[in-house]
Amino acid sequence: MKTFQVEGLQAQLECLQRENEGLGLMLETVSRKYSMLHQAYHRQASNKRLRPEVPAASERSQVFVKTDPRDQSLKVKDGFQWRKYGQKVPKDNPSPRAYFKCFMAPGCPVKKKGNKTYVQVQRCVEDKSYVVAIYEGQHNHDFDPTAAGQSISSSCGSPATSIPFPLLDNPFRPTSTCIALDLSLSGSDLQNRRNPTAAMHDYSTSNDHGNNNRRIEDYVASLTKDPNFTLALAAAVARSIKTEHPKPSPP
DNA sequence: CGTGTTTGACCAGCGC
DNA sequence: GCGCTGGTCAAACACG
Repeated sequence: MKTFQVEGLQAQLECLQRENEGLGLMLETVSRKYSMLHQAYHRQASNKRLRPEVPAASERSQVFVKTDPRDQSLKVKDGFQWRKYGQKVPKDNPSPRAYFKCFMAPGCPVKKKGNKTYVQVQRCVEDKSYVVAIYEGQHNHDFDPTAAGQSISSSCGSPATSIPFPLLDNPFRPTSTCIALDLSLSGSDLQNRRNPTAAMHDYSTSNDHGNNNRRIEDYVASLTKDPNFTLALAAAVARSIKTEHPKPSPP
């Protein structure tokens, strides 16, 4: 029984380590791109002043979503309903770029330029298993958590994993369309809405070892069943790496 | 038959 | 002004 539990935990750990490696790679790519963009921005800024009528960068947000590389649909299941209205093959990326409009609410998919709400999806050049979704505009309605939950699943045992991942320190600062993550939000039921760290502390400080096996089993089971845990873990890892490598503050 | 997707054409912005 | 590129439109098509 205990052996089975240990093996299960080891499998969980390996799974998380693999995810951590992937996230590290992703963050490295993002950091590299950020540095390039930052340098380019400084070069531009030193040459000429930015036009004040440039659209507000805060209206854009970028999200990395891990998918099955075999899945070519480029669909982003984030709780909103998107309708594809176009596809292009950009010059800098052989993978097609798809354009989706939100049609969840009648007034949301405003076609008027400058006030549109759409998502642009394209496979990452460095890692084809990731798609990059660029959200533009703001929704005037709530999102559907059940639709998001269908695709956002645990990385273990799922053929296609979706991890909406807001780019940290993105010069195009994420907007309200970005999915906010926090470890404190982990947990699918009332009990698990506690801070997981506190729950772990409860376990480690408890003297009732007869019930501990059961408790940790329940806890692990609840975590693996909870899609928010994977999301929160990704954010926590990103935050951790970010803390270790603080970026230069943008101008 | 209704709805969603595909895809070629068109348009606008930008750099030269 | 011209050409290139990205974004959008809309007719054709596919599918349930």
